[in-house]
Amino acid sequence: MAIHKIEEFGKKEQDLAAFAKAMSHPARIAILKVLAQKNECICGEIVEILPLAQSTVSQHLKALKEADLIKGTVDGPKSCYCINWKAFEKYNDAFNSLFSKLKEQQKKSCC
Amino acid sequence: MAIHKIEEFGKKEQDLAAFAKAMSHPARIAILKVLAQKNECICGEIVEILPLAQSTVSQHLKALKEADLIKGTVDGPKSCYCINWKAFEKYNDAFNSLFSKLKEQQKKSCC
DNA sequence: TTTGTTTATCGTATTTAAACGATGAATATT
DNA sequence: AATATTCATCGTTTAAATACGATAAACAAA
Repeated sequence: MAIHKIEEFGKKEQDLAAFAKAMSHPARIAILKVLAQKNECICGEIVEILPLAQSTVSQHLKALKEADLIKGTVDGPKSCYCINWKAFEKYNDAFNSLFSKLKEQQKKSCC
Repeated sequence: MAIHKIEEFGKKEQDLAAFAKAMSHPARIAILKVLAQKNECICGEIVEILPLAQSTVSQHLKALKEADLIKGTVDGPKSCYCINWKAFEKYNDAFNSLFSKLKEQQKKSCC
């Protein structure tokens, strides 16, 4: 039995859903806020701020990186992260364009 | 061991994350598109369009309803759904305001 | 060279999500 | 009254997400 049917939807829906999924945990939103505030940041600093273990923060960073929302560079034994503004802006635009597209088709609410 | 620590983050992060989570599956995005296009719609029509079983679509509708993104009214044996534009707009605004707040703090990218 | 820091990854446990079929409740239809 | 339609919910299965501790790799520092 094929449990997940994500691949049966359009690429636009898939991409937007993937972006939304990356934003779907408060820890990851908090990480983005820290990165924006500090401009760039190593993992350890984030661990000090968030109420999570180091390995958990590292996992969230990985998720954000795989979603292309942040970039990471190694700096000796440390890892420096920062927001990938280009990609972030792209996704935010796509999100807004979905919203305005939906509203275009709105005539009146039924209930 | 407390597995989920969502409650340890701020309410804004939690609300935004909940909204993002509702948008984090292509089926739910597709449902919103259908609802916007048809303005209002019964469950059965959505089932005909999506490549999912009736019970699965019903689950997704429930998730969207719990996230306050859609409203549902019973119409005999049928269930009529439509987008909750007010709430949707509110969340979209919150999302944009997070984005612009993040960008405000951006000085230059590190990598 | 030995020791300490930093962090990604592995292993594990638990929870949540995703999908389906089956069923029952509510309402139409005949 | 009997039958059909519609859909939410239940039960179940499988997969993914969340969290942690432990560990190993990479590098710095002593």
